[in-house]
Parts: sequence; structure tokens; C-alpha cells
Amino acid sequence: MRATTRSGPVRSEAARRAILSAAVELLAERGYDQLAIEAIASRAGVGKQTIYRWWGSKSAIIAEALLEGMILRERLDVPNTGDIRADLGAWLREIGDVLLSKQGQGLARSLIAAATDNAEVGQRLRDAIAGSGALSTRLTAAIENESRLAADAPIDEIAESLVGALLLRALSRSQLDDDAIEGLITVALGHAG
Amino acid sequence: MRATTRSGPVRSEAARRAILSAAVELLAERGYDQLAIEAIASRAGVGKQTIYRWWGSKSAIIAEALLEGMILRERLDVPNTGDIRADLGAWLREIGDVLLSKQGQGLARSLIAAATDNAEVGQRLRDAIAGSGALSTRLTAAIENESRLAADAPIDEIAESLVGALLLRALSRSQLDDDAIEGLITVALGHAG
Amino acid sequence: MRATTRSGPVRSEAARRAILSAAVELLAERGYDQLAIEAIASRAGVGKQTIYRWWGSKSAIIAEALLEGMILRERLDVPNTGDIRADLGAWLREIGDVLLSKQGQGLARSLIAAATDNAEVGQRLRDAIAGSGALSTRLTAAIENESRLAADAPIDEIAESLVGALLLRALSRSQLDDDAIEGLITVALGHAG
Amino acid sequence: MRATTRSGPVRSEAARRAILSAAVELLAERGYDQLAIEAIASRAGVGKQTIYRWWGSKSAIIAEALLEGMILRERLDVPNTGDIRADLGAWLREIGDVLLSKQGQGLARSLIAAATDNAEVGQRLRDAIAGSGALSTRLTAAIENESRLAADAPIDEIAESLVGALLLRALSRSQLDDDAIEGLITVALGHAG
DNA sequence: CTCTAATCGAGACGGTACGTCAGGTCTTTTA
DNA sequence: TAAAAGACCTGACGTACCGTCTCGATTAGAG
Repeated sequence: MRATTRSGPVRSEAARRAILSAAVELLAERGYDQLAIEAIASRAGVGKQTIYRWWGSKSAIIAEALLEGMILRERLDVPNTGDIRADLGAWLREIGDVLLSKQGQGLARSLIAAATDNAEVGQRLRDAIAGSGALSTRLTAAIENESRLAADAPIDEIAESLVGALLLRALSRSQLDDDAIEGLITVALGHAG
Repeated sequence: MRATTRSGPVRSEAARRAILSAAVELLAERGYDQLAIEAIASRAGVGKQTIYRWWGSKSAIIAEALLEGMILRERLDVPNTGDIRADLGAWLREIGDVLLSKQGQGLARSLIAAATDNAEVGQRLRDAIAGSGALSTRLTAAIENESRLAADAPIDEIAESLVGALLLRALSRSQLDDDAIEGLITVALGHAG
Repeated sequence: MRATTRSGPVRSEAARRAILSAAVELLAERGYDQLAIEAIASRAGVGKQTIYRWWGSKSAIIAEALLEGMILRERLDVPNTGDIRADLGAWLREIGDVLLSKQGQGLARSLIAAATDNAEVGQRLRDAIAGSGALSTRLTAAIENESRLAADAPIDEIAESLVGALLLRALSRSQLDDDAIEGLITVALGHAG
Repeated sequence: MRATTRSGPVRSEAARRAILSAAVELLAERGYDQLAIEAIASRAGVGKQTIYRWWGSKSAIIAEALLEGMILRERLDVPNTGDIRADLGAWLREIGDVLLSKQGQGLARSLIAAATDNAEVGQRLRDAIAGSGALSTRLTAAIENESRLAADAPIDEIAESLVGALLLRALSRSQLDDDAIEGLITVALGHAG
């Protein structure tokens, strides 16, 4: 008894990449709501069926592009100068520029919109920004080396608070000024009376 | 010199309310993406044009319903027993039930989706939960009476952090368990090492 | 006992004329199918209800305009030089110019379209061109004075044939060249072998 | 060097026929003005886009149905007993029944209405009744064999006169009685004094 | 070196919803 | 109480995409 082995051509990597690229481009240009599968297919020079064969929805395409680092790839690292307060400030400023600036607002809201109809996008978005990645690592390091954070500081919730505040800003279209950044850091790092 | 007064019939309040009600019902039933203007019109027993005459998009309808308190009306008050930590815990549990429970998740994500294409929804969503309303008031009271919060605690940012974290949970479909609630409160109220 | 006299303003003749004029203008500009009651009202500076109060349909407006001679008023007279053949030729050329020329085709087809949904328009169109008016009169005169037509020539049917042929040309968008005019006259005036 | 052949699915003949049939049915039931593309699509069990993909207007559908002989197929032949006068009488009576009778009036006016916004319908309508088809043929035969028509009788204009008269009758909703038929035949076949 | 099966680009198909236009009715204000 | 203005419900318009389904051509193991 043998496993029946498939014959015929194999999935085209070129098509896959073209689709992801087209999707990312169009997401930036038009926003998630205006992003049409037909437009992706056309831009990628691909038949619609090739998309439907491999992805179940447009949010799944975005999820995969996110996973491949084709969106939000750079500038999400938290610096580590030894001063957690300064580092968080720099990071918030950086990420605020990317996500909340005039040009970037669309992107942030597009990703949020994608997350609303695909759990995986939500997860990956969270991971990409707050996740096991850079932010948590930096906070952990701060506990050990900087004694500014209590040893039992709730790292996950700190990260969530920061990222959640960013999300809320993106939704309400408000910029992140210096005072707000200061305030958020104060909350994150503790401010008991 | 008088202002020229328009003659002719006046906007129908009955139609306006029927539209808002239908929109709220359908939002809960189907979610924002599946919410069709035609369905609202049909459920409200109204012509589509009557909707387009007064609102520019479906998100504008949601924004108005939010303003009228037709969504998220109840259970958003923060209790005041004199113990801010306990009160915040109760409030988070309550609101977590509304927004993150099986039935409620749709609502939270629907509101977020609506916010992604309408700044006003974003603003009002923020106000409705974190706004000048209950949460800030309770935190201010805590500063004065409970000496758990420093006098200069950044109240707005605390509220933003809490609400943002809730929305982030809604996006990534994670429940709010007791540990998470504890963590969030610790962040909110300060936990310096 | 007195007759109860109606109070209040009486039908506005100004409005009536404005409506007919606007209808005639728009009929010429846009054609019957594109002729909208709302456009007539707007152009006439009149409320829609003022139209619906007095007319049952847009074709009824056209019928009245036709009756008032606001359409097809001029150039429909048949000349009478004593030579019926020459006179019919001149008349056909004239009317052919009005109804079948580039600019006029629309008018002819518009009137035909109006006739398809209003019997009165059909009747009046026929009367206006072939009717008790000029054409029949001229043919009758020809019988008496020119002995080219038999005394019992079926005048009504001759007129019908000529006008019908013109309308048929309008429908099939064919011009009326000299040969066709000759042929029609030959048919009209008799040509037995 | 070969012509590049399109790949992909091919036009559905079933859909095409269903659309034409539905259109013809609805034309008879409701008349041209009340004929809605949506109703055709629905009756044919077809998406609207499938109609718009292949036809530019509802009149184009009627034009094609006319070309396919789905309308006015039967009973338009002119009999040939050797007596042109009798034959034309029979034909006029026949066609008058079809087009001008209570049931048929709608059809005649519907076709005329279709012709007013589509040149092709006008042409085909003319061809179907007066065209190179039966009527002209019969008249030509009469010239050769019956010596009732002069050799140079203007056949096209005779046909036009007859059909035009029918058109005018249809527009003015008047029946075609025996006297009128006699008169028209007299005009058609010549009656010089 | 064929045969077979799956992939690909293309795009037609039955649908749903869009946002707009106009129809005919009803309501309000002004004259 | 007619007339202007215009809101209302209805229904159809023509368009954009949806997700499914053919097509014909191409391509890579299996026999």
C-alpha cells in the first residue's frame, strides 16, 4: 500500500510572491476596505482561481504577508541603551511616526480592519508589535538590569497597554505628542503615589 | 432683513430613529462587514435615499447611534466603593463580559471596524468607554480620596491604556482572565520597583 | 340659495405655460425617454405637485403642447401653386427637413415615443401633420381643380400613407432623398399601369 | 503566424437564449416601457451582468430577438393567388389583426417604442414587415404577371406607404376597417384620375 | 516518451450590494 | 386653497466584486 503521489506541476512560487506583493501594494494605496481580490489578481497578473486555490479570504493574504515581514518589517525594534524610559520614548516616537502619521494612518487602520475579520491577522499584528518579540524582551532586560521595574512587573500587560493605547490613537486619529508619550511611559513603568 | 426660511416638509424623526435602530440591530446580528445599507433600509421600512440623504456612509450611522447611546449604553459605569483597585477589577470584568464574550466579541470588532473608516466613530468609541465620563471621573476621585494614585498621575493615559488593552484583546480574540485583569490594574495604578 | 363659490387662488396660467414650455424645450434637448417630470418642474420653477395636479403623465403634457401648437407649429402648410405634384414635393422636402434631419430626428422619434404611451398624442400627431388641416384640404382642392386625382380618390388614406411613410423613415433613420420623394408622390397621386 | 486565441470559458448559449426568451415574454406581458432589465435577468435566471456584458441596452435585446425571428415570426407572408388586390387585402387584414387588435396593440406599440431608441430595431422592424421579404417580392411578381402595376411602379415606396399607414394606425389606436383597407390598396396599386 | 493530473492565466457565470435617479405621494410653509 | 419646496417609499438603473466554474495551454512526475 503506497501513498498516492500527486503528479503535475507544483505550486508556483512566482505567483505566490506576486500575489502577496500586489496585495501589500494595494493595501497601502487603497486601504483594506477598497482592496479587491480581483484587483490583486489583475495587478499580480494572475487568475482569480490561483488566489482562491491557496487562500480563503483577502485577510488570509494579509496575514501571510504580515508573517513574511512584507508589512511592518522595519523600525519595530526597541532600542537598548540601558535607559528603559528613554528607549521606550524613542520606540513610541518611531512607531507613532510609522502608524499615526498622515501617510501611515491608512496602514494602521487597514491592518486593524484586516484584524477585525481574521483572528490570525490580529494575533500576528499583536505579535509583530507587542509580541514575544522586541518589546517584551526589552522589558525583561529592564527588570534584570535597570531595577526600575519590579521583578514581578506584569510584562505582558505593560506591552498590551502600550500597544492598546497606540491602537486607540490610530482609531481616533489623534497624534502622539510628547506629553502623551511621557504619560504612557509613566503608566508603563509605574508611578505609584 | 430676515433669513429666508425653507418651505416644505421637515425631516422625519420617525424615519431617523427607525434607521438607527435597524442599524444597531443588524450590527449586533451580522457584524459591521455584513451590514448592508439596503438591509438597514429594508428593516427600517425606509427608502435607501432617505438614508443617503442624511448620512454619508454606514459608519456615519453607527457614529450617530453611538452618540445617542444606542450602543454600549449600560454597564459602563465604574463603581465607587472607595477601593479603586477593586472597583477597576469589577469594571474590567463587566466590560470584558460585554465586549469579549462569545456574543460580545462581534460587537467590539464591529465597532473597531466602523472606527477604521470613520474618525468620528473612533472618537466616540473612545469617549464612550474612556471618555470624560465614568472612568476618568473615578480615577480623579481616587487621586483625591485614596492616595493610591500620585497627584500627578496621567489619568488620560491610564484610561487609554486600559481601554486600548481591551480593544487589543478583542482584536486578537483573547479572553480577559483574572490574572490579566490583575496585571492591567497593576499597570494602571502603578507598580514601580 | 347661492352657488357655493370656491375660495382660494385659481389655477395659475403662468405655471401652466411655464410647464408646457419647459417640457417642449426639454423634449427637444433630451428626447422623450430622457424627459423627466422633475426636470420639467425644475426648469419651469414649479413644484412637482403642480404638474401632477393637472396632468396625469408626461405624455399628457406633450399632448397638450401639441394641441397648443407649441410643437410642429410652422412649415406644415402645404403650398398651393395649382400644381399638386410640385406642391407635395415641396411639402415633403420641407417636412422631411424638419423631421428627418440630424437635428430633427430626435423630435420625430420623441413624438412617436410619446404616442406609444398616449393615444391622444398619437391622434394629435396624426392630425397635426395629416389632419383635417392642410394636407387634406390641399388634396381636396386638387381633385376639384387639377383633375389629376380621381373624384373618388381616398384622400384620408393618401394622407395616411404619406405621413406614415415619413414616420417610418424617422424610425429607421433613413433620409428622404429626391427619388424617394418622387416615388411617394407617385404612389399618392396614382400610377396605375 | 496564428491569431492568438483567447482561452477561458465561452459565451453561454443557454443564457443567451434564456435572456431573449424572457425579454420576448415580458415585452408581450408588460410592454416596452415597463420592461426592466432586472425583470429579464430574474425571469431568465441570469445575473444582470450577463446581460450587460453582451448587450448595451434593452432595445438591443429586442433587436436581436427580432433578428432571430422570436417576434413577428408568423403570418407576415403575403399570399399569392394571382390577384394582387385580393392578396394585399388579405395581408392587411391579417397583419392588422396581429398588430392592431386589442391583444396585439401592445406589441405593435412596444416594437415602435423599441425602435425609437435603437436604429437597428427600426431597420429590422421595417425589414421584417416591408423589407426585402414578402411584400416587395409579391409586388414585383404583380408587375410581371398581373399588369396591374406599371413596370416602373415604385415598389419600395408602395411598401413604405402601406407599412407607414399601419404604423400610424397603431400609434393612433384606430382599427383598420374594410373601407380603410380598400382605400389603402387603391393608393398602393394606383388610382389616377 | 507518453500519459495523466494538477497548475496557471483568463474570464464567463449567478449573485449581492452599491450609490444614483426618477417616479408618484404626502407634508409643510407662504402668499 | 393653490403653489413652491422638498421629504418620503418604491423600484430600476448600470457598476463593482464576490466566489465558483469552465476553458485551453503548460508542466512535471508515473508508467
